[in-house]
Amino acid sequence: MRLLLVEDEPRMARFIAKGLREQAYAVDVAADGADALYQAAVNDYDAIILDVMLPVHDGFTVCRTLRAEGCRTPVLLLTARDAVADRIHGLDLGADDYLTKPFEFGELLARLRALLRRGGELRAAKIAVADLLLDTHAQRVWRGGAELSLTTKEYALLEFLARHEGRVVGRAEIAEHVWDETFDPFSNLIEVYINRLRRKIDEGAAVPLLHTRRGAGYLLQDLTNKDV
Amino acid sequence: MRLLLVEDEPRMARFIAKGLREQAYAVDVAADGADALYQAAVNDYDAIILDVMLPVHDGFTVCRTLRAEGCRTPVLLLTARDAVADRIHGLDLGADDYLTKPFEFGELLARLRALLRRGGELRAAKIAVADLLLDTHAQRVWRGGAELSLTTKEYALLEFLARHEGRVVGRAEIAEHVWDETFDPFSNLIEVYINRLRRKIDEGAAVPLLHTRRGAGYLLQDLTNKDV
DNA sequence: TGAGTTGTTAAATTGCTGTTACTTATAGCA
DNA sequence: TGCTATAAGTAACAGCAATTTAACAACTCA
Repeated sequence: MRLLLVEDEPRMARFIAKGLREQAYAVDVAADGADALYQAAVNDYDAIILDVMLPVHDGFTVCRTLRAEGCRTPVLLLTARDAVADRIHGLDLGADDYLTKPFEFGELLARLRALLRRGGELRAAKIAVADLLLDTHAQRVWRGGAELSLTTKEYALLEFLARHEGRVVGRAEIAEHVWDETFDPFSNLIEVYINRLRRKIDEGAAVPLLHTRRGAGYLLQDLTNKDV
Repeated sequence: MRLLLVEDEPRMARFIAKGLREQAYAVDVAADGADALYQAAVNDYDAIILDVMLPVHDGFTVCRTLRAEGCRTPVLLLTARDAVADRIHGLDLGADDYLTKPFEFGELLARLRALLRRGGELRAAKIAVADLLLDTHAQRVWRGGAELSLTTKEYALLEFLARHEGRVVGRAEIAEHVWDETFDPFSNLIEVYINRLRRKIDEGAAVPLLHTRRGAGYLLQDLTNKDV
């Protein structure tokens, strides 16, 4: 589990980071809002712990910006004591939980665990791409109402493509997320699976959804639909 | 955008280079420090990706030497995992960012994009020139709302011109940043590609955007629009 | 054992890249 | 003004790398 801690006060940052690392979390620390946004953009964290009092951008701004950019990583807000307005404000802006300073470290851990547990649910359980529907919990797929029967790997590949609807995803990215490190980047396994997926998804359908961008990768989307 | 990848392990080098080329980067590969320094001296790269573990000179030496010679090209350092001292050392020596191995390819791309933007805003993923729109993450292009289908090279050339909107860019510059070391300066390949691009971008459009400046190069801009 | 899944190999196919040969446009100059 | 040299544009094509496809081998799990 990888966390981003956003806290400008060095003593406090060190203290929290140390405690979290003892719990086997991988912790990155950002000292201000700009750095926090950069780190969050560049890394895929499982949760972000965000102090409200920050130089450059305050915690609220950071939180709002993250959500505006489509980041769904759970955010735990650290607010000043008694600042009830802060808490409400924070939750409004897309934070998932808050903790008032000073807090007990055990409580931070407890809330963090809850957040991480719930984190899975924040990720959309259902994904729709045109008339293709994925249920990520049940790992079931429908196209135009009819259920398709996919193997585990086929499903994993499809879910990855669906999570990046409308983006051309390269083979390197696919290999990394759908296969493990034993994947041989010079085999054509990805092509083989794309082929298998196409037959199940697009064969006989009115519109194809899975498109090839020669030299770049693959793209899942209904390209006949203008308003995207 | 042209990159120099410095990595001695052949499998890793090919894997990374392939992934980068999928993102329309022109990539040269150097297998050791001496070669890296030579390549960097001869060519004008937009960024250098530098593995720390190298035969001949290690990555730190290469980085320090580059900076000592006045090279300001952004450097992304690939360090071993948990080698905290390495990171600090690297940033001291003038590297601009680092990534610990093993890394996720998406993270490499994200950091690279940030590096190439050089202090600009973090997510300038879209570039607009009049009614021409490029989405650099998705690698897709629209003119006046309709999507165009460009090949990887066509896209790379267009992105380069778009990044220099309103500036006349010379052939040498284009060759240097859109093609790699295998480019033959006596061929008319650039003219050929400009021609292909024109057909896709400007054919049938009300205003042409891609203009020739005889003896100088090419220019991408809406010249009918006064306030530029 | 047998059905289903995953991964490998190889052949067929597609269409991108870069070359060549040629035409057209432009600027300089007589 | 017209000639000429040079720069730029166009068309056609060959080679080749990327992708698709089919067939099969290896493995897994009941």
